[in-house]
Amino acid sequence: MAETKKAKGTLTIYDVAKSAGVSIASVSRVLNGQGTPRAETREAVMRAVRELSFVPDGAARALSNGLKEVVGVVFRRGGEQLFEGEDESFLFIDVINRGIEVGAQRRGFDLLISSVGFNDDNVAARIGALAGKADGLILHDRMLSAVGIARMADIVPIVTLAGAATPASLNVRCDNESGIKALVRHLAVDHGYTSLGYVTGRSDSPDNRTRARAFESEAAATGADIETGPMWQGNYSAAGGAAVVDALLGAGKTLPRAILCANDQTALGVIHGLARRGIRVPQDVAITGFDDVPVARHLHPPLTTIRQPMQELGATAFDILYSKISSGTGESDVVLPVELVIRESCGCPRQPALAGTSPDAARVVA
Amino acid sequence: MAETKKAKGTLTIYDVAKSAGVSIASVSRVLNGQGTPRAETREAVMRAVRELSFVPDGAARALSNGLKEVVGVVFRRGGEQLFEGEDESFLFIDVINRGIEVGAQRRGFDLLISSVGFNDDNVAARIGALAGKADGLILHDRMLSAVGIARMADIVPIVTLAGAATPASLNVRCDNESGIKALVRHLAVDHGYTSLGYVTGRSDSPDNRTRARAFESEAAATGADIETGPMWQGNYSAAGGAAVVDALLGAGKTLPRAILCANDQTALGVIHGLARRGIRVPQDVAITGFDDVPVARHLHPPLTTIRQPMQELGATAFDILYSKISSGTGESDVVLPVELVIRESCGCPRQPALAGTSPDAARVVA
DNA sequence: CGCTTACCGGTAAGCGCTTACCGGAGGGTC
DNA sequence: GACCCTCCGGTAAGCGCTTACCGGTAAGCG
Repeated sequence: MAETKKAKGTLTIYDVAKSAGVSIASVSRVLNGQGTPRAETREAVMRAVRELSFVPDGAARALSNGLKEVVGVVFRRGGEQLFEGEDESFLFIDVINRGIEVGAQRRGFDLLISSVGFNDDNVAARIGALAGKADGLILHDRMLSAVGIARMADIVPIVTLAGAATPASLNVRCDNESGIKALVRHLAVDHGYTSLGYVTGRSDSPDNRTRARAFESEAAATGADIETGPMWQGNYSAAGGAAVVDALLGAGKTLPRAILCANDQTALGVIHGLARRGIRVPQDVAITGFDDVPVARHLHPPLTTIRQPMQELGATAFDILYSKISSGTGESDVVLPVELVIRESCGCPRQPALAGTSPDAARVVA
Repeated sequence: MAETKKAKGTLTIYDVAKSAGVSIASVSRVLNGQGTPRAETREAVMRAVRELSFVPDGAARALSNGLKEVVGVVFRRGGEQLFEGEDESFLFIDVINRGIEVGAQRRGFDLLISSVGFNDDNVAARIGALAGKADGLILHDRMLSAVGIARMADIVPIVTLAGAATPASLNVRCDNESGIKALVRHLAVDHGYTSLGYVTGRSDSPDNRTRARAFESEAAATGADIETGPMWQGNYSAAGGAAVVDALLGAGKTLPRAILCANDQTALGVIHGLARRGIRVPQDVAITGFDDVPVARHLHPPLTTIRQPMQELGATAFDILYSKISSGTGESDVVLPVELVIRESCGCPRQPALAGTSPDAARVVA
């Protein structure tokens, strides 16, 4: 711990009051727009504030009125070094955070950010420390177990992203079911593919479980053959996607006509894996992703995927957290709509004129 | 402002003290490892803390010991919407922030993040608000004017990134001169190119000015012809780079044999612009970048550039800020070394075996 | 056995702010 | 002219924590 005690010349509200010739109460009132000070008083205070470059201490304000105006955000990072290919997930999280920030700024809140390494052990302690510095916490996917969330939730309000609401915490997620259904329908009905596979994401991710379940039920509903099993286990990374292809082909399996991937990165890996074997996408096997990360449109072929409104996801997470903080209420499980973004990896021709106003793809609200 | 006054059951150190049957002073001492409490006392406190899930209030701690353990970080963002192509600068900033975070975590600090839109007007006010909530501020490139920095600096310690140290603020930057010199030398001496151009970055960026100056002096020193002038004005973006090419060619100018670009994004734009005209890189014109963003190695041709240690830049910024905060001293202008990363856009053959241990490029500390 | 010394731990002050409460001054009313 | 009301603004309490200071107890020593 630093042994700072007191920067010599810390400027306080008393200094401003003295300089303006009023009491500290007046200074505070002017600064916060409370009460109805005389114009003369207001002027004097403002002048003093300006001359002294006074900025009220956030800690003291927070202590006094029980509101820090800070929201903690926690997410995982890969490690000290960036791996190639992780850049994308990076972006994914950052875009969501940007959304949180947009929401936060509307209320004068700032984001207190803490990332946790994949092999950090003291995660709960770190989150606890953050909780002490914030009015509420937004946790990205898979940060804490259900009991961890419950424990944390009686310290500060908690919103999870892409998780599941608990009695104690709120959650915001995208409509995975609709997304997967739209993909399955597009592949099985519009394209008429009769065999489908699904490369999963991390098994501990609620999003992934939901998507897998939706895949199975919807594929069954369309009468398509579906391929599943442990060989189809990916992990949200490009490497995982490529590994699944290698395993499948190595075991001599026949690939289904179309493969849905748990996210865009996985799809990227699968496409690469197939390309290495000379298998053409979409002529031999159609591929789809999920998320619509920025590079999805630049893949070869451009990726058909489901667009998640990432920025809105973040903003919404802040909004429900804020209402929980300020009024104690809040929708506990918000589901945001997704859209089907049709490009070429599903077998559609370049820029079909379906519903598209967008130059680079047709978009269909799923 | 939210009308929260007091979450009903706020747990305080008094509750813990009562539950443990000791005084609040003992609780505080145990929690902070001060003094030498009896084992029995310690146990009782720890048990109570655990049972109650007590987390001390950060605001109260901050107020009491004059240290918030929070560092504010401010940077610019593009707008609500992501433009394509901005993804990279995004990453650039985020990688630096990650570095700051790594440094911060070592000291128990967290990052309070606030981004500012390009057309936000109340920038100083926003930064001031942040200042009140933090022990110090790290400002990315071009956030505040010199006087703005001076004013802010007597509220909290300030570290700027890629700026210039002032009497009141510290700065961390990369060794732009060496980087540019290494590039010029490589192009003019190793390759023997006799005419060079430099596409500039934003004119208000200190980094850019330094690079431009270094380019001119070093190019002159090698005896190469240099092309300059207002037509060579870029703005750090890919679009800017492409525009420079268009302007030059549109005016019927002959391009120099090699073109240095202010950053990788600009180089990306220049390469695209040239490709559109059928001009080959590096056979007709050699191109180099600056920064070594992750995609640089994936361009066609892979980009020869200068690698900035971005993560280290962030960590260093935190370190000097921390020492300023805790001891009032600190190196005021830290310059980090850069390395020349040779790929193919300069005309070198694929993966030359110069000094390279890296599989994808030769790296030379500049 | 009485005194000194060391060691713990409790009491209370104070960090900088917000705001409830109250008192003084000025204007309106009968 | 006395009274009442209104409007401002000052005084002081209190937010939850850290820590200086001090008093009590037990151990050490002659």
